[in-house]
Amino acid sequence: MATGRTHRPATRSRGIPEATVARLPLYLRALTALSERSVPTVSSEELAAAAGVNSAKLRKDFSYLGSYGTRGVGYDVEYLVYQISRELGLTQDWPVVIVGIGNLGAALANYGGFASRGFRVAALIDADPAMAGKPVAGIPVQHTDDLESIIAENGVSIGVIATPAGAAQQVCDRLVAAGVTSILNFAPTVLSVPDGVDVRKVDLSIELQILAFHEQRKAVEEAAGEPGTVLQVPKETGKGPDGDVPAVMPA
Amino acid sequence: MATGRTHRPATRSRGIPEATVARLPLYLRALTALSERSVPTVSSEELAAAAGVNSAKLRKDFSYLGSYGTRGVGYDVEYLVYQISRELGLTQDWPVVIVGIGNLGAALANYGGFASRGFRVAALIDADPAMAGKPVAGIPVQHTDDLESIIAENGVSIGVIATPAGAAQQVCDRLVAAGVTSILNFAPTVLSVPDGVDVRKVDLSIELQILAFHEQRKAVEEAAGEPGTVLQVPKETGKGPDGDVPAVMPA
DNA sequence: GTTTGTGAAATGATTCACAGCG
DNA sequence: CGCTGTGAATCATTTCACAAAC
Repeated sequence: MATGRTHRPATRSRGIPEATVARLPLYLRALTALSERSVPTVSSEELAAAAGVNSAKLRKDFSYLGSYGTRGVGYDVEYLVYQISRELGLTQDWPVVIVGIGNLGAALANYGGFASRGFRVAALIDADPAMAGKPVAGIPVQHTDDLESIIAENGVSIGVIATPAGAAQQVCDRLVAAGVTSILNFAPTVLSVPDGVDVRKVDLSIELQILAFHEQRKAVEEAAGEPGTVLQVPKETGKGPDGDVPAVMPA
Repeated sequence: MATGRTHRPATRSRGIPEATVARLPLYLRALTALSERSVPTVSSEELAAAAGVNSAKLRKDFSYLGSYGTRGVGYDVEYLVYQISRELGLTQDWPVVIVGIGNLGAALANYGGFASRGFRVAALIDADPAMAGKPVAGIPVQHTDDLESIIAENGVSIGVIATPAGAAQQVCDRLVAAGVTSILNFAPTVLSVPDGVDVRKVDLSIELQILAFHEQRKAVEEAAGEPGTVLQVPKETGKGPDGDVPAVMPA
């Protein structure tokens, strides 16, 4: 496996906590909805409910951005929309490339949410020569051979990887070498990148596994009657060779 | 907006921290790869590198599961694969339904990672009558009208929502009423669910916005020379009506 | 000698609760 | 009065560092 760091430990970014940054898009979405309904102001309580967080957290989050509210009144919707957009860097145009135009890549290319907030699909790239030239979501697919020039010509700094796992690291390396410094990875692999490059990953299978964990726990709790009860789940606490361990076992 | 809680505050689940649960699938993936290469044992250092975390974190994580390692040696790969699988509930079969068979839903249906780990796509559901009967990924699409009976007949407890945002809450309500207790939501909306139902969300646009934030910050740092320097970013600290605020402004 | 498992320390995030402003 | 903004308290997570186990 390649060396190099992965998932830089969070840019300490002028002091806005990473957890807050991750919620700003949520607030922005709720605010945009209010804005479309021409709601002029909103209280932390209302906005928090719309964003699915509690109001103390929301106010603390906003306090990192500055004092944008009015005591006794709330927040001006339009003004907050602008401030958060600017904080997130959405007041500028971000050309992105999507690499790997299979089912998922095509879905991403067609996803409206991209275009809506400063993101522009600048190019679609695939390794299959048969795909070259074929339009997906109105954009002609280009071949991987031209990856470097496509990045350079479009001034792309954000890349989306939707290739099979086996190709992801190689694609990642080429993207980074070509100047991409932020990567959204849909391939189920850990990507190694040099310092200064941000990677975020979206892994469907991981999300399902986390749900399965909680689902299983619910089933166990239910079977035991009282939810919250600390009960004896079948689980070896040592490496004892007996018990309910099946075929697969240690030496 | 509907009342009700969203994103239950983390099932305190027999004491395994939520952050640890979220990493177990990562370890499992790395271990599976080792297993396929017939590697018998692995040290915390090696496994951590493969999973993209540091070894102290990995050891602490494993300590919540029990003592599955051997000092001076490391962990038995096969044994750990089994223990983590069981902890995550992957030793049982989880039938899932996918609702909303557009581009994304189809991509999910075709996604191999589902089947590989205990998850089985039990049904595809869409509101478009024209889709009904058409096979996607070899599975015939069924109409939303039959949602409740499909859930019941297949014993489904995990649902995936890939509908447009406008339909998501309604679909969610029906899934929950029909007995689904875990939901993976791809629609860009906050879902309201009763207590006891888990929701995880995947939002492409949010991920991109987080990347844009860091990307912007890099650009600013670079322009200022020294990375890490606390420099003056254009940013009002008060609500002063002058400055670089454009058209959109507070009253 | 090597590598785990884990208390203790450090860091980070959330929640409380209320002073202060409009 | 109502609602924001924020210190202080609480809770969670990560990291350190080392004794114990092999």
